[in-house]
Amino acid sequence: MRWSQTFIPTLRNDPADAEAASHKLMVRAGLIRQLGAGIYSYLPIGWRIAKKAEAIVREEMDAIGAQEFYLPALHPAEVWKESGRWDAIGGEMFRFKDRKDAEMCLGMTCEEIFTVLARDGLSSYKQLPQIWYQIQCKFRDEPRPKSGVLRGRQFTMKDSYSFDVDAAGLDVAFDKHAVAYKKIFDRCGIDSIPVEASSGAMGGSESVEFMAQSSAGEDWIARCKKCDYSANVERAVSALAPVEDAPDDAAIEKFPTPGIRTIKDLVTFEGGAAADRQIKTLVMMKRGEEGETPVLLLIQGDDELNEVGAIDAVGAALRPAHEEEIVKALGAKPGSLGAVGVKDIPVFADKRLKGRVGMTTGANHDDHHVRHVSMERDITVTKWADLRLVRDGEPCVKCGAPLDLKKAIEIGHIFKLGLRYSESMGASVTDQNGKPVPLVMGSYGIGIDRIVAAAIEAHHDDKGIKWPLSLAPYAVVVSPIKMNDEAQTKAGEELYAALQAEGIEVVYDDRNDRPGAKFKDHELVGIPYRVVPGRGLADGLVELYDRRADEKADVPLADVVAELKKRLSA
RNA sequence: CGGGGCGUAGCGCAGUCUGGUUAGCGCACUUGACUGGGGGUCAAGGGGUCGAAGGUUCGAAUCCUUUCGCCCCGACCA
Repeated sequence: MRWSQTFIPTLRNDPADAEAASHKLMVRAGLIRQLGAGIYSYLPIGWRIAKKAEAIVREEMDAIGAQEFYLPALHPAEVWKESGRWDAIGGEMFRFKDRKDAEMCLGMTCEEIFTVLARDGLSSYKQLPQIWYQIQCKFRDEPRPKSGVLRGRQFTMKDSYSFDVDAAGLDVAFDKHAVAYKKIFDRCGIDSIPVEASSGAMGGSESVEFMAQSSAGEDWIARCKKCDYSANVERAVSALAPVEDAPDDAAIEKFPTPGIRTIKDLVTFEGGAAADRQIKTLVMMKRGEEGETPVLLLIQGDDELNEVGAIDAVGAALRPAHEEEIVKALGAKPGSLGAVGVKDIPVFADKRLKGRVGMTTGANHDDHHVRHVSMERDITVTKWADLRLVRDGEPCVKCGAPLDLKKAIEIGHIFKLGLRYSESMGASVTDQNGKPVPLVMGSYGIGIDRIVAAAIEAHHDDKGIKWPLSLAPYAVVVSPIKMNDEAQTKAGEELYAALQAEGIEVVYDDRNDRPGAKFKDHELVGIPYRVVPGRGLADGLVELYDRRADEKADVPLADVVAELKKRLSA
């Protein structure tokens, strides 16, 4: 390819609306352009890179025996109604009606469609196991798209689905995916961290996210500095030593706390209590069959609520209650809430509060608190659970070493779905005994766009992107210094042809610009190697520049193709 | 959905508060010349319904109303 004839619209300035490094660089290097919120066009260089990532994913999926499909992204509502997700999913699904007034949606994932294929096409255990996959456009009406392609409303995902006759088979498929994912991310130059994760509304028993540590990430992960424990903070727990309360068997005592609304205020209030001796009472509304009902969540005063932990504990979707709902439930406004004596509202308490005595909490009477509260004696706890967010440095539950909290990008997520879809949609096979058994399913996703962005997050400097060879749009750029110097352009053309003949992906920068401007572009786009026929030609030398090492070397013109072959195959 | 910010040339921005010639700057682009190892210099050019609609006014990028879009924080998130 000749640079002058390729559409590579590089920009000198960062786009004003980009924040994440990968977002800025993808726009500046001419990889993408924005069309709308969370909607991006891939330009030729960007699309080459995405296709490289797809090819790697495809190879590793094929290597575990997965078969590639291509399913529609346009779905009739019926199939989503069968699984129950038409109603379970909220505004995140793009929905509309066709000309016949039939309800439709754009696919946000493909469990339902693959399950239909499995239901119709798989009838015997002898046909199992199966792993099916596709690389396809997905649509999610994200409440808040951000960071370029990291959270888009249209994106490309590799999604795969496994079908087995039993749980042991699912475990095999799940492990195969975990191994394949590790390889995929390794090949893309991304250091991936598998973490325990929450399955969310996808359903199923177990899930593992693959995370790439990055300040541009939206998730926090907790990772043990010593052992292999790692979890999304939504799921992470720690082995924090219990707080030792002084014995206190005094009766509970209500006392006035005028104007005191926060834990912090009560710490400094005379007659108040230290934050770790307070009980924080949060009211959430639970979405159930008969509408929304309040639940109370109790955590130690200095802890933060882990909302996903709370959802897991309650077993239903939650949202923070509005003030009117709180007053209706407890008779007081936020700031004076407590669970003492509450009987008709379910109370979920963090395990760290178990057995605590001498605690202080709200009295459910505006501007009043109660002290000498004993968890066991005074509060009817429906369920003890992990409700608090772990904090940096807390001891690992496995080995006691400190946990490290880091921001990360979710680049893959694998789920053990079990019977979630096969039962609701009636997908079964006949087992060895001639009996129908529901298919045991798994589902597995990798965000192609996120691979590209995460690779940039991991490999860039102030000049631009530093592609690993596996994703580089071109391996080599040949760029003469003076386009009106016949010796240089002759050497350039010959090198261009010779590298192409070797099957090396090369771009010839034939633009009649000054070298500095061209070099800046090469480095912004991140092409791993540059060959420059210049003043050294008189001595038979060209310059070979290594973008990632940021090193230049003079190499004999006659040897440079061999040298590049060597470096590219290393 | 709540809070904040922003829409002026391909990109980055000034001008808006305090209405007033023909709307400006840098980069990019076109032409020519010089130049050529790190975003060159000089000269001459082209490109704008100032997000949209309505209103106030002799006069609106600027004031008012409505509306659309984008970004950030939060909520939410498969």
